[in-house]
Amino acid sequence: MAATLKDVAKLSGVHPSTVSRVLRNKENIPISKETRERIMKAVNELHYQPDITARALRLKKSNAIGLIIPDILNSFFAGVARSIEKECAKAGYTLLVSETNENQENEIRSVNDLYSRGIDGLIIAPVQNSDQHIRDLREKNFPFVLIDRCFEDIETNYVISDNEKAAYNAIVHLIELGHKRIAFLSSRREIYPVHKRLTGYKKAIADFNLADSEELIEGTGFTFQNGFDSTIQLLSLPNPPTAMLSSGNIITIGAMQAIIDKGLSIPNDISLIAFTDTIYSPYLVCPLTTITHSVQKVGAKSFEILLAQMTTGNSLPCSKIIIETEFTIRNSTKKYSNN
Amino acid sequence: MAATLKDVAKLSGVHPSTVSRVLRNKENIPISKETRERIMKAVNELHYQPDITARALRLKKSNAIGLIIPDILNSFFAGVARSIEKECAKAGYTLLVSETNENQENEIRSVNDLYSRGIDGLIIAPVQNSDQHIRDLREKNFPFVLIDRCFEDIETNYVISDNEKAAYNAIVHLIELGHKRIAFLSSRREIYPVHKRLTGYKKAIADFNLADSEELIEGTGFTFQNGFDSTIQLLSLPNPPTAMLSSGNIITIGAMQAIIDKGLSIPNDISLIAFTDTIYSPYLVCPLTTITHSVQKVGAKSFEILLAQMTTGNSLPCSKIIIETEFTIRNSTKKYSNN
DNA sequence: CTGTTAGCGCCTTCAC
DNA sequence: GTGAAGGCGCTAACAG
Repeated sequence: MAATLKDVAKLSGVHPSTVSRVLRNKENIPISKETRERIMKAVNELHYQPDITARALRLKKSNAIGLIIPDILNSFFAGVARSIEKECAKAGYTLLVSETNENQENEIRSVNDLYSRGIDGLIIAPVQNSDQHIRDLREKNFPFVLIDRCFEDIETNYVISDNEKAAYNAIVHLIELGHKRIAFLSSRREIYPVHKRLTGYKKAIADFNLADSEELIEGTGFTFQNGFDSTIQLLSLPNPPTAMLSSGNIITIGAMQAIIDKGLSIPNDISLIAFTDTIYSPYLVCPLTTITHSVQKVGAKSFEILLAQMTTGNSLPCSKIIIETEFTIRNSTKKYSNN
Repeated sequence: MAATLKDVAKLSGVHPSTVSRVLRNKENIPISKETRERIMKAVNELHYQPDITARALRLKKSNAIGLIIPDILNSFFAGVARSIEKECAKAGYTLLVSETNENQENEIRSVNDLYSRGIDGLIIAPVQNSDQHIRDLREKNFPFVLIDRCFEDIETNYVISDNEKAAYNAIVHLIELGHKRIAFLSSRREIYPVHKRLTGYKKAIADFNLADSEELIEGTGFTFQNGFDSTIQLLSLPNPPTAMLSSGNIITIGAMQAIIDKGLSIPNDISLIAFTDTIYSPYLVCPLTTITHSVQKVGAKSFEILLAQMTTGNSLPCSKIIIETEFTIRNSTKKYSNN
């Protein structure tokens, strides 16, 4: 049975509220040195730790925020989590991380649960299969920030990156290398960034007057198997692509396995550009040309916005931040040669 | 301002306790159909969500557990987190994840904070620079389970794997391939599993009468840079190793960079075995021979033990589980040839 | 400088 | 079948 304020008060022969005052350490409230010492002694003796939730109930402020990510195994989200954790520690907040495994039910459960636990704010990378729970948050005027993914028709704070431009530039790079059959390995297209990447892809294809064939766009999921299956599909085309842009971390690995299984090699048979860079990217069978954006920036910026909203009662106009992407050219892209 | 029980009660013209009864949905407590419906209507109208922390304060049970991991970017810990999250969802618990970035201060803060937030139990992969906070948990008779790492002189529940045996077998594998100069790329040796791996390494070296040179044991940290620096050191030896066992995920990547920088190749110049397998292991410059253990098993087992302790008031004797490791041979290990 | 009082939102026991 | 009372642990406002 953990010690409470009352226990400390009894042991030091003082009223609970006095103990509370000492522990809260208010500058302007004067307390005799002697009682303070007596109380601190009792605190140590009993190993007293305040019940933060009881305090939060009273103060209507928990000093905790939630982070909901779809995929903890994706190093982008893991990196963002670490980055936000750091910011939280600096600002005296506790970060409670929850992962949804790209499952909408899980996300709704997590949002409601964290909300009901009295957190002060929320950072979410949403699954985007539904949005009512996000609208509810908005209606309750609860402070939250979306990261990586946002909803075009809901007014929220968000921190994303310019996926359309990044995809466009990647495709232009491939076109400049002489490629004409360029595939887009997609994941779930309802996800805002994937949707945008596809838009950028199509725009580049159109701008450079390449044949616009739907058969070069494949994929609907996030898993290794999704990436594998879609790539097999693409490579089995009568007129297969000579280059491709992969829209995800894990599906890229699936794509690599498919390329190996087909007896092909990167970049000799097919050039590959991938969203997103990981620590492994330079050390893969073929070091990958990648597009990425700074997890530090996403983490720091999203927390900064959330903190501002929390401290102003969510009264600030919505912040919409777009983080620049970086393009890292390695060995997985090379000039098209019709050998 | 979120709606409370009182608001719902007022709107439905009934006493708060009645609302509570309806919401708790006790079978044995009879409530007229009519009031129940009136109350449910009010609940929906007000978008009422119970305050879980207030309930927890009253019930002394929060239905949440904490998970503290040192490195969210390490796919082993991330995988364990996902696995535990799944178990929690099944059992009606909320999982609150916290990462410490291998920092002892952060861990102590997280333990205390989560504890003070009234969680029912804790799963920890400890940093192991200090242990007083772990002893405190034990003294408070608070339910917790250690994973991946444990303390030899503290009696706790834990789920680990047989690192000594795994390392021993890996070294034997290398010896059987004809290697005689085998290095151990270490990370922090105070960590229980690293310590055990080193023991297994030394035992194999001794059992097979190889020269036992301390210069072949390098490394004290977890980072890419640590792995890189130590490997450079090893490869710069007058009589460099022809094989090595790496004790960590990220340091292995650092080692690969060092090997590349030295103009050497795996496995022609040096054979490499790594703890732990990741989704990238088969697709690296040289597909890695790895040792791993199931994240599902660690997650499921640790939660199972914790649940048992939580539901019995932490009265069960400590469970000490050792998960079997798996050895996956790929291309990074080959016969020693003195060319 | 310190004690008293009240109440955050919830649930359980005891009335009726 | 439902209302009233009390209290989980804490803190702020008000006394004195």
